[in-house]
Amino acid sequence: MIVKLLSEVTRMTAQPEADQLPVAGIQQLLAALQDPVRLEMVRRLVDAGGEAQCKLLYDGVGKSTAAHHFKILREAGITERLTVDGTVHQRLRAADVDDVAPGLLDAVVGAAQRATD
Amino acid sequence: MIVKLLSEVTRMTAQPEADQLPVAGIQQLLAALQDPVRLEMVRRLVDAGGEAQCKLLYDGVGKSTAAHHFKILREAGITERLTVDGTVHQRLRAADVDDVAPGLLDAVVGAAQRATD
DNA sequence: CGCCTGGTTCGATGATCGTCAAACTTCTTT
DNA sequence: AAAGAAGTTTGACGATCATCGAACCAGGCG
Repeated sequence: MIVKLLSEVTRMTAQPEADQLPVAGIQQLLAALQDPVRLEMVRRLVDAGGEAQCKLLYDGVGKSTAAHHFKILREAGITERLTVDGTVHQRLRAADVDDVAPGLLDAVVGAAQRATD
Repeated sequence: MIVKLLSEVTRMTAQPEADQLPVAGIQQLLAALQDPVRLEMVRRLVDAGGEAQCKLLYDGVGKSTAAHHFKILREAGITERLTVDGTVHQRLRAADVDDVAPGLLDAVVGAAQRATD
């Protein structure tokens, strides 16, 4: 539900961004969300309203490892990199993912959120 | 939607089965569904109405590999092994999974189904 | 300018995972 | 009883993956 609302908001405010790579298939989406570190990143992104500074999205791993995970999330089409105020941010492409796998982000993040409470 | 209805049916007809291992966390569920062979197994299980003979659930891999994947699905709590007419069957624990991760199976299988059409 | 913060890229390493063949069990069938 | 079909287990091999440190590339600020 949270993600669904997020999808609407981001659909409204999304910059064109023109040519960004398409969201990957369900296979690759699941592979991307399967990792604990990456799932936490996505969970925090939802918590933050769909967009956040990289630094705030991880804990317990080095920044080179974090950059590696960001890349995988981006290549799966789950997030995109954008620059706000000169600092790099990650944005959750909730609406795009929902087009390929309706309800997936909601189910996954919801379960993760409940497991974190 | 298909899975949701399936959950209801299986909830009705499920044998007690008493002490079966609990469904794993979202992490392990995603890890189990991430593999192409296993996702296809689950997809075919849904197609078959929630229960099928092992043999009908895979193609292109040896039966030892298939047995390995069945084990992983079982350990994640996604399926259970039951014997019908003397032959081993795999049953999708749709309702149990839906308790831990509501909507997950629907989203994943739905996307997989659409990608297979 | 020089320094620090925030991210990325590039090997390298260690662990995990998917795959197979072979041996074994059980049930069915002839 | 013998033969076959269906699944599982084990051990081994190759590939993929997560992690790290180090070097590198921006901006922002002293």
